Amino acid sequence: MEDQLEAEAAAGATAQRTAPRKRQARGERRIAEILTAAARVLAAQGYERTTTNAIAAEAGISPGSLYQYFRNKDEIAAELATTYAAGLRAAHEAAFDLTDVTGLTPAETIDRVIDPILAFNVANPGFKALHARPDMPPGLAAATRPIHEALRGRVVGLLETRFPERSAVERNLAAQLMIQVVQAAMPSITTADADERPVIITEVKRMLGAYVRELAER
Amino acid sequence: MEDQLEAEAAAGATAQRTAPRKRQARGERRIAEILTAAARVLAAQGYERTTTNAIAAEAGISPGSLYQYFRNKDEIAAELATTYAAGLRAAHEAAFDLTDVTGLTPAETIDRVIDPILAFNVANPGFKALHARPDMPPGLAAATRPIHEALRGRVVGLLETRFPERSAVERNLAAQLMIQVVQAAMPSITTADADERPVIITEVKRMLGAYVRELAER
Amino acid sequence: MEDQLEAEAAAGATAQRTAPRKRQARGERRIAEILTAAARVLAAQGYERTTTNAIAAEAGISPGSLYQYFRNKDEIAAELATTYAAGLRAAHEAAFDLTDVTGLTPAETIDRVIDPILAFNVANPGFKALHARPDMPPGLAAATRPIHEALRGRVVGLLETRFPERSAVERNLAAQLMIQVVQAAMPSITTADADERPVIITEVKRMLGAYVRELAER
Amino acid sequence: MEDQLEAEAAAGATAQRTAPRKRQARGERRIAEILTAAARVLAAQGYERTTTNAIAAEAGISPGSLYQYFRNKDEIAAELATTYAAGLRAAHEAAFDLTDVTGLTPAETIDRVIDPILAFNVANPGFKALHARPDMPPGLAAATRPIHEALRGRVVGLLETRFPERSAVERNLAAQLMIQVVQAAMPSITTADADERPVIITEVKRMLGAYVRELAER
DNA sequence: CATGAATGAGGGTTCATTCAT
DNA sequence: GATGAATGAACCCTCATTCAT
Repeated sequence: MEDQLEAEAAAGATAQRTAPRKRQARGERRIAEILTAAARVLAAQGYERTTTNAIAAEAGISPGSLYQYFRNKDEIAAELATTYAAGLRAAHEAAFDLTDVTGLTPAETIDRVIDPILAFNVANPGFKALHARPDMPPGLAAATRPIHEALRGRVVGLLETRFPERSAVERNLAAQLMIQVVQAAMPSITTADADERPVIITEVKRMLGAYVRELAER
Repeated sequence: MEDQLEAEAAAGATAQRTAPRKRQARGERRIAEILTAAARVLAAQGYERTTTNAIAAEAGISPGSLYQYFRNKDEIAAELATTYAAGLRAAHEAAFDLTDVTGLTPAETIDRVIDPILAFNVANPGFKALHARPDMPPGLAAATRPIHEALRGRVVGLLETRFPERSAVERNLAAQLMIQVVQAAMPSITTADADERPVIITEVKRMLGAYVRELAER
Repeated sequence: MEDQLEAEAAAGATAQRTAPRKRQARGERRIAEILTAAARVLAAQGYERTTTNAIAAEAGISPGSLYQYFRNKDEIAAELATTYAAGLRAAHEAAFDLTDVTGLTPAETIDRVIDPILAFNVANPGFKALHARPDMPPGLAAATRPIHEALRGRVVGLLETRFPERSAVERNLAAQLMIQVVQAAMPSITTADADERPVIITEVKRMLGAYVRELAER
Repeated sequence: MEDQLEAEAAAGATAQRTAPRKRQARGERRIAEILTAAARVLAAQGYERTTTNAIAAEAGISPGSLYQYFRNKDEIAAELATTYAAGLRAAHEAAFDLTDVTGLTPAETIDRVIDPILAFNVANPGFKALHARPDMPPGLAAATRPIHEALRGRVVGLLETRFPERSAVERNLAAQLMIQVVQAAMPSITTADADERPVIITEVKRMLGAYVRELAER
């Protein structure tokens, strides 16, 4: 699981730099290590109670070393959020093609949308600490925007192809609400025992399915 | 608005002590003042960024006096949560009688459930800071349980009368999910402009309505 | 010596607040204690190497207590500088009346100007750390301006009455230079043994005397 | 250890090693690069705020490499001070011959002494950061002594030829004071606009001239 | 020798909590 | 009870110095 995230993080980071030389290779790995460590601490403690010292300890480095790679605590959160946003978008795009969902039933479509999100959340427990409530410290709010935008963009896109007859306002509202539902149910899902989990997931999907049907018949 | 909460707080607390002497009366008033002050600060800053000094200042007392009435910060939150739970339950019970909702359409029932919750959230902006995500400090998580239980109890009760054919597990799950939906949409609602708000509320109700219909037809 | 400064500091501070109640009395004393402690540390270490922890330790209080009275390190320096400026100005004004130096010889005038400055520097060893070079940390530069202005104002005023025929530019320049001379010689003076000190002082006064004579004959 | 350090520093600067192999030649160049880099940073930031990392960056080398050539930050300052002392002495000796100033007027003599010092300060902006106040870190105080000695030696020598009738104590005192005056005025001079500068310089020279005259007539 | 990542002590500052008055 | 100054651990961050590569 961690390797998975590490791989994602590394992928997300190197994707932006064209020619990583060997010199930078270790640096990139360190950055990835720090980010995964930060993710673990964030998952366990939440943002405010996450300490840079704790991140460093979790990463197995000294406090000072953090600052070789990040200017401050917020920047760690910001970069992690960016990484998450990229990873989630990638997972989503791998799961289905926005432009071709014509053959799918509504239930299937929902599966395609939800399942990668759920998988991503389970695989990246730090994600939810950054996809968060509006009482965030000011600096962090901006940092986590990429995540929101990545999600909203996908869902709005889907609604556009499925419900061209609805207004943009309606679609935006529906997208926002659906995302909030999934987000709200997420802690229950990730916390639940493995055998309880599918039950909850099914229930969330039922709610979304019913809502989408309502949207179609409106 | 604040008087309202203060009244509630006092009511909830004094209800248990039969013969409060003057000494205690003043103490109760102080407790209520502290709690309303805490609510204001919590609403503005969120739990982690709420300072005991700030609460004391907002209450117009000295930091030391806080600790005459509360053992620590978490206990303030816990007692406020209890107060909120009582207030919300009272508001709910005033709005409708669980044992007699036979004449209501599903949509009407949802209104009866949701509207007091919304009103309560708008009137008590500190509420949401305590009705919160699971990355809370450990002590607080337990403290806020009364709120969850108060809500869950009402909704489960309602579902029992409406859907006696569903299993207890199903009803619990449905109640939890419905509450989470409302909770998730709450920030959007309380933050929204006055003219945007009804639109969002309608949308949330549509989702719940659709879900309940699905539950009935299942 | 320290008591002296403490008295001055207290005097300088209370002078601005109209009705210090008893409650504030201890606070004022603490402020004075902190300022004298800061002065001692500054005298020994200079500004940059002066630690807030060291100031607190020197004042016999905990680090956190500093911040009950001062927002940050710079503010301590600023308030100390203001106190010094007031104290020096007071000492100066006590020593001679600007508007009536007519009867004095040039040498006597110089004595009247210099002696209080020297006494003040000897009595307040922290003074020189704040009356300082232009490579100061940015925040401090503004904080120490009161000291410069207090001195410059006095000397310029004196030159105006003595040398009305000189231009304002010339007087400003002369004042600045004379102050710099005294400032430059100050470490030698305060560091010197008690028996060496008068020799150095005499020499400084000779230089200033010669310069003033030159200014008159120019 | 410090004596040792001092000796090494002196040795390192002067060309005492007869057959420098290429290895050493490159080392000497590196040392020079580091010292000029240090000078630039010192000029801009002052000693305390000068970072070894900043010096290394300015020199275009890695932080670790600094420590190949210097044991610590203070040693860099010490060696730079030695270099400056040598440079200033050389400039001074080039400007006039101590043993033959017989034909010069007092004013001309002062020009000969001052002008190279001013020129040196303008040309070497890092100089003043090391020719500095006595609140220096302990290690640095010793390190910068060469500069003081170089200057003092020259001026004392000059006073010896000009004022053989004055006692050694008087000459030493006068030399110290005159140097301090120039040092004190230096920031004003180097900071001033190009058109203001001569005015200040003239004023300083006037003061020194008046003082020297006083010394002669004493 | 060079590199630059790593170190960790220490700096300024905050804040929940205590305690003398 | 009330006050508010005092406490001190802990936070975020810097930087002189070291060390593996």
